[in-house]
Amino acid sequence: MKYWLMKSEPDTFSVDDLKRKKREAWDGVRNYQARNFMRDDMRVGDGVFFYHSNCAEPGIAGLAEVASDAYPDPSQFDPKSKYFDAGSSRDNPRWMLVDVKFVKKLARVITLDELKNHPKLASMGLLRKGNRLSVMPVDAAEWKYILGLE
DNA sequence: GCCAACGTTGGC
DNA sequence: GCCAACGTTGGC
Repeated sequence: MKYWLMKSEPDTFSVDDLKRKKREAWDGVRNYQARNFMRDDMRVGDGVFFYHSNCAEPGIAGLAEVASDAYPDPSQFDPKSKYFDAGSSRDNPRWMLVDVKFVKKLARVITLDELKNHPKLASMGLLRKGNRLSVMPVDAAEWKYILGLE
């Protein structure tokens, strides 16, 4: 059992959207490192922090769970999608994704600002300077500690 | 909207 | 394989 943090811009897809839809294919990831985490290291049942990025109150807004094995991201084959990738083929797809299912919305957003104030979380990937990965692993100790903040 | 900190692309 | 130019992410 591993733990993850996955970023989404709430204007595009928020924790409330996931709550309403129950389950969502995490499409549009176009970063190789993030793809590799989904393709190689995620397992059904892994825990996910749903993180709101690029918004007024960036932070962890909810909990989710990996709900499928990795499979090709359909949007890469769709010429009308902004995620279309002409360099990818169905025979040899470049981009993979997993489904994510809703677990709960946190009672409050645990903000980035707050996370920065906890010395125990100083080595978290999320807080490392310049980090832009939209999918990243979370240590079990960090997971537990952050759950305790809610 | 600005811009630092990346990652990717493509000429050579 | 180097690296300059370009594009993107995401906090502020």
